Amino acid sequence: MSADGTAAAQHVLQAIDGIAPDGVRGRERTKARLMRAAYEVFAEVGLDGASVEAICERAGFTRGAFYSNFSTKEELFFELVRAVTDRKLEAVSQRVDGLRAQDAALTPNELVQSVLDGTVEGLLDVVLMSEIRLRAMRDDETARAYLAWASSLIDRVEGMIESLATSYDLRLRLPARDIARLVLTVWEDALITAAIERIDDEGLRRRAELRTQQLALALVDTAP
Amino acid sequence: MSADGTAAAQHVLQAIDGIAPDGVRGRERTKARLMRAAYEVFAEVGLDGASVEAICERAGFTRGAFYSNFSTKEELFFELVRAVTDRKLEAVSQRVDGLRAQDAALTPNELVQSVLDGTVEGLLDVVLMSEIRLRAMRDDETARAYLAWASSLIDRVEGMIESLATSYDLRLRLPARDIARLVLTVWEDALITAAIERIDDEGLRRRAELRTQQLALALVDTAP
DNA sequence: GTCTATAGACAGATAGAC
DNA sequence: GTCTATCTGTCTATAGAC
Repeated sequence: MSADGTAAAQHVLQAIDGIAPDGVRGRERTKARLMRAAYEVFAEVGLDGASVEAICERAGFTRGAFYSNFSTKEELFFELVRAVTDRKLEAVSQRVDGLRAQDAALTPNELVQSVLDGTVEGLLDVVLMSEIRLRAMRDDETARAYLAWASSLIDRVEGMIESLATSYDLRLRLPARDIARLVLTVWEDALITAAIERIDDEGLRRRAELRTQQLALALVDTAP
Repeated sequence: MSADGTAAAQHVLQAIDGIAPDGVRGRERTKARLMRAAYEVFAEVGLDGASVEAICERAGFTRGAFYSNFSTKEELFFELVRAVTDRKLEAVSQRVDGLRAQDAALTPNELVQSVLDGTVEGLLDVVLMSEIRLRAMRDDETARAYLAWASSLIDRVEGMIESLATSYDLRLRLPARDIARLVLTVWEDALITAAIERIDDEGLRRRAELRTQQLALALVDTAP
């Protein structure tokens, strides 16, 4: 399941990004489409509220296709969680590495934004992540996966903050790791609140940027 | 429904606090017990996962009692949300007023903790609030209620922070309202993470206190 | 003795799994 | 497409409070 799961995740990344997985045929393609459909339906009506029927209808298949690819709705959910978290993690890592390569002439604010931008696709992601956290509170397997992912994410952001502090000779008012946690927390909270306020995807990001920027300014002293 | 709803909420507060509502008989008592049971069951298996049957079983009634008191599971959920948010808001308000009365000789950290302590009963609250937020992302009525409550809560904390800043002659590195939002966000996030890490109610609070304390220290300069 | 809350059975609907 | 399980919401008879 692990090797297969990873492969499937790759294809879902493509599917989610709107790129039809051309090299992939038949089974894999069906799987990716089912996951993409599930991603949308879960975000709309929740994990419990989503019927297998609704997922299949959205994907343009019948239930037969579903049970041929997944043994249960839960299994699909886990693969989906993995695909989404992998994508976010990958996006952040790439940005971190990218800005390490070019010794950027950007302001710290722009850097933070540019890195965190990679963690959001839009409203669907916000809802799905909330669903995952909620499930993690009740289900041990989800909890383990979530904690591992979250700590990886903090690692990356922490690394970025340390890089920044060194490059720009900044004095941090808290340890880099704590700032990383704070930044991610504020970012996520801004997105959640914006989602509840029914702000569109564009405003969503602007709001989150504003809040995070503000926090960053308050937590950093420029060296004399 | 509004007057009745408020009355029922009062009784649920008692029921939730473990105090049997003695003066109340029959109908009101049944309602309070059903809400207390629902509170627990919702936290355990989620709003969707909770069957009316399960709630009634927990409360020691049959479904007849349920439908005699609520027209639907949703109605019960809304009354419950109202009772829980009212209780939190009330608790915070009381603490804020309390520490305004006595010109406290506490440290700012102790004050923040003492105020925020009122917002948590334990793990159940954390789970239920997450459930409410998630629902608010999809349901307009829940969204309105949640936003109104959240802004009231920020108001109170903002007021407290302003009081503190004046009394202790503190220089805030951000506007009081933004600090209030930050403090509440960090507090909630710490609770959520602790819940996912399966930390007990005691540790839950300690963790949240630590994080919030740290944030407060970083955002406040003591005047020279 | 009346009135209301509760119990428990019942029917219609829908979901998951094969 | 079928089969089974489960859940909701209704309905009626009863038990108990005032």
